[in-house]
Amino acid sequence: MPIPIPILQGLKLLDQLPAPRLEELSRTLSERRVQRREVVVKLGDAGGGLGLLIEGRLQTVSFTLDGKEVGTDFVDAGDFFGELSVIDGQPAPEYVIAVAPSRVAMLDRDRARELMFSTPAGAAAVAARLAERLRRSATHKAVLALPSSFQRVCAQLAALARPAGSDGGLRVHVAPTHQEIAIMVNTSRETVTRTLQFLLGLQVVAREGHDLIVLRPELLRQAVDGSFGPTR
Amino acid sequence: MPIPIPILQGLKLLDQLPAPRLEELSRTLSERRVQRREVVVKLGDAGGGLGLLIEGRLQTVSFTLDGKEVGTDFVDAGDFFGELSVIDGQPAPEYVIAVAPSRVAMLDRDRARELMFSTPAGAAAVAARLAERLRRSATHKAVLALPSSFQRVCAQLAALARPAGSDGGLRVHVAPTHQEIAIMVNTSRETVTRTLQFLLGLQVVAREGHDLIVLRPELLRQAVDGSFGPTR
DNA sequence: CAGCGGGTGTGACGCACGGCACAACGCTGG
DNA sequence: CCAGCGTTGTGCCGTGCGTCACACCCGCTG
Repeated sequence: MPIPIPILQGLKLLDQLPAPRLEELSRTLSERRVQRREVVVKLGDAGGGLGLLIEGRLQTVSFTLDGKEVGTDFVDAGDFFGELSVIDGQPAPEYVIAVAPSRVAMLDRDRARELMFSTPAGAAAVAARLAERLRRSATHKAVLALPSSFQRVCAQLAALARPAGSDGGLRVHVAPTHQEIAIMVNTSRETVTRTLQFLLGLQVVAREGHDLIVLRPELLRQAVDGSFGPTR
Repeated sequence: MPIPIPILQGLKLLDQLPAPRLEELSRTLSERRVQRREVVVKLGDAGGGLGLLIEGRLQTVSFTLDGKEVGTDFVDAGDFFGELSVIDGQPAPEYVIAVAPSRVAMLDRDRARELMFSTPAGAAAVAARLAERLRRSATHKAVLALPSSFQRVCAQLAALARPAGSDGGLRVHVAPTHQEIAIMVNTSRETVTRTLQFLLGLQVVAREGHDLIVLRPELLRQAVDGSFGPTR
C-alpha cells in the first residue's frame, strides 16, 4: 500500500524533497507494521536497505563479546535507521527491535544512497543523524562507566525521563521492565529492582500505571554523581 | 608554514580534491606540532573547526557523570576529528589529546562545511568516517559491558593488538600505561596490573621494550568470553 | 475457576575487585 | 651519582552486587 505524502514529509531524510520525488516515493514505498519485540533488522544482515520509522519506537540491541545482551540506543518516529550498512556496506552491527507497536518503511540500498549523498541537504541530514547517534553513544558510555550499579540505574532513569505534559515534572512514559533496564546499564535485574525499591521508599520516584514519575529530580541527579545513595 | 600537497592528498577528506583546490589549501593551512599529553580540542569548545591529523595518534577522552575520566576512541594519521561540532554546531563532546607526538592542521568551520557537504565524494567521506566511529563505539560498549574486570582488560588488549610486521603475530605497539588501560575499560589500575601479571605468568603475552606481544591469541580470546581466567 | 507465564520483590551467600598503603623499579635532569 | 617523579608490583581489608532460590502478583486463556 502506498504511503501518504504528508507522512513522508515528516521523515527527517525526506523533508526537503521536491514534490515529484515525494510522489514517486509515495507510490513505490510500502509500509510494514511491527509489534513490540518484533525484530526489524537482524545483526549481521548485509546489504540491507535504509529503514524509515513512521510511527512507534525501536531499540537497537547488540551483544557483548561473551554473549550477553546490551541495549544501546533508541530510534524515534521520523528517524531513519540501518544507515551504517548503507554507508559502508558492512553487515549490520546490531539488532533493531520494536519496543512499541510501530510502522516502518524500507528503502532499497541504491535509492537510499542516492537520497543520502546526491544533494547537500541529504548529506547534511545524514551527517546530523550520525552525529546525534555518536553524541548519544558517548553519553551512554559515560553512564556505563559509572562505578556503582546504583548510580548507573539512576543515571539511566534520568536519561529516560522526559518533561511531562502539564506541569514541569519528569516522567518515564511506559517504563521499561527491570530486565530491560538491567540490560541497558549492565547490571542484574535484582539490583534494578532493589534500586527502584529504594527510590520508591524515599519518594524520589513514584509509579503511575505503566509510567514512572520523578518526584525529586535533584535527588536523582545527586544519586548519579555519588553524593546520595543507599550507603549514606 | 604551508603544507606540502602530497601530505594533503594523504588525508581522507581531501584525497579526491582537484589540484587547484589542493594548492589553495596548501597555501592557507598551517601545521601545528603537539607533544604527548597535549590537549588539541577541549571538551565544551563551541564553534571549533575541523582537525586533520597529518601524523601521530590522538585519543578522545571524556568524563563520566561523576567526574571520572573515560577513554573513548583513537584518531589515527589521515583521519579528521572535531567533525561533530562542525556538523551540528554543538560544543565538543570530549577532549582530544595526543598520545604520541603529532602534527595537526586546523580548518575553519565554514571551509570545512563546504568540503564536507558540497560534493558527493566529501559527503561520502564524512559519512564513512562517522560510520566507522559509530561501529567502534559499539564494539567499545560491548567491551565495557563485560561482567568482569579481567575480561574487559583482556578484550581491550585484544582490541589494541594489531598484526605485527614480520610473522603473523599480534603486537601492541607502545603499550599504554596501566592507568590508561584502566580508564579505557573502567576498572582500577591495580586490577590491570594484576591481570597483566597473570597473563605474563602464563606466557599469554610478553613484554618487548615498550611493546606488548601476544604469544597466544586464542587464549586471549577465551579469556574474553569467560572460558579462561584466574578462577579456572 | 484453575493453570500458566511474565514480571516483581526479597533473603542469603560468597567472592571479585576497588581502595589504600607501601615497596621497588626505571627514567630524566642536575 | 643522587634526587625526584612517574610507573609498576603486591598484600590486605571491606563490601557491593551477581547469583541462586523462592514467594507473590497480575493478566491471560481455556
